[in-house]
Amino acid sequence: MKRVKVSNNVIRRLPRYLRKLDELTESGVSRVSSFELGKQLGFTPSQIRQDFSCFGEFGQQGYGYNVPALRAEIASILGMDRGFHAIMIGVGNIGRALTENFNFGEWGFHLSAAFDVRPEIIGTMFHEVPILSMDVLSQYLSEHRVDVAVLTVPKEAAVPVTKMLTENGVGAIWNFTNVELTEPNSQTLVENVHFSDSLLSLSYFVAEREDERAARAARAERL
Amino acid sequence: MKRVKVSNNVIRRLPRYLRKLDELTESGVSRVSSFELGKQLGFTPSQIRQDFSCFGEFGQQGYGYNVPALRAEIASILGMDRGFHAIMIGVGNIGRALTENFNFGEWGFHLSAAFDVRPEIIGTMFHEVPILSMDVLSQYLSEHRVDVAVLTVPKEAAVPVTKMLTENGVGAIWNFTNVELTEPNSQTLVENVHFSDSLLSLSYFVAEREDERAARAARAERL
DNA sequence: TAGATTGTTAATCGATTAACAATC
DNA sequence: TAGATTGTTAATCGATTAACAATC
Repeated sequence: MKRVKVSNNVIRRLPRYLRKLDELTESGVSRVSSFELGKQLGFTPSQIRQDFSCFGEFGQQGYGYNVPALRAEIASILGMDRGFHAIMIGVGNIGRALTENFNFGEWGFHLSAAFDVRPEIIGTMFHEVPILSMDVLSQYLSEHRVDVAVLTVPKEAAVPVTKMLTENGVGAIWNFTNVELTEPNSQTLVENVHFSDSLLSLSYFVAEREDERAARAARAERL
Repeated sequence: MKRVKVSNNVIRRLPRYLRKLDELTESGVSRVSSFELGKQLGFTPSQIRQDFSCFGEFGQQGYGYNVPALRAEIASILGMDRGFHAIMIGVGNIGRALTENFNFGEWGFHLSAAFDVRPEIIGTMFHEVPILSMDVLSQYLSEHRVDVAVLTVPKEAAVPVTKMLTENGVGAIWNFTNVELTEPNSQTLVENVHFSDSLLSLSYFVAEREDERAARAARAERL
């Protein structure tokens, strides 16, 4: 697989391609052109062909793309076939919701263990995931492969826990706390799920539309 | 406030400015230059000044920006002072986690009610939010202002519930289901929180780094 | 073969960065 | 006043779109 430097925008579109291809597979569609795919995703055919061409030649002239084959290519590009291992830090509401509802396996991940500080849940299993004490975390990290740590701890714990994780060799954090962990110098990969950023963007668009409607109404009034 | 067409990239940066300004306020910093703000956020000073200039003139030559004043401007641009009302559809794990942990009020929203189909929770309160039956949703919508619906229903319910919401005048959806709701023709604003997209992006970068390390190791081997 | 559609090169468009006059 | 830093215009850079030869 080519590994030229691929722009962030392209990478963020890959999961959307994957999802659409799964949808097509479900509907029994086995062949798709960049034109049709573009129509369904709101992208131009050009963009789609450019995106794919970063990674190889997956189509066939005059035919288009084979849906399952393309799906497999993208899954592989995303690393879904590498058997990445994840652990979860913090088994509060968000942690439990993720464990119950988010199918890590579907996306190529194995959630091997969860860690918490509350004695009453330490040693129990939650949806086939053992809950261990934070005290044994560094030992666990020295004995097991951990590719990603899912950070679902309370706000206050975010920074110290991150420090501890990076010091013990964890190279990637999926951050659900509303704390900015990304440090300019750090080698650690951080992917943020900032609920508030998402809601505030939506809020902006709602406000914008409200203003537009008010302006239209004011214009109509003047007539 | 100016309302020229502002690019999506700018809008997505606004919440990050807000968060950083809150952080500065907490640290007692009351004045900041585009240079310093840029250093802390990893943006260029130029970009920051360009971004703000979409909405007005918030700084002062030779001085910089007043932190609380700038914070207030951005909050207002994002619509945080409009008292938007939200309702939640689906009080499962994700819904409960959001209600318990996400402070809607902090971001200018009021979560007025939640809706579910399970009789055992209908009529109860959850963290000061009344849980009502889905049967009374359309009536509720006709009687109350609802700016945003938080969609935390099971996958299967996502599309029919969305249809019902839009038909009853809900103009914006904060979508936590892993279903693509955005329809090209629709007027409805949809903001997606796609956990899987986020994890898969991270997965890509982890895989990329793994490959780079392997390549380095292979080169070292050959020497 | 003719029609369709790719992969890729070139053209366009938009976003980021640099530069600088204005001014606090 | 001198130094600092803005807001904005111009230059650069990168991403998207268009075009088209290659070819299934």
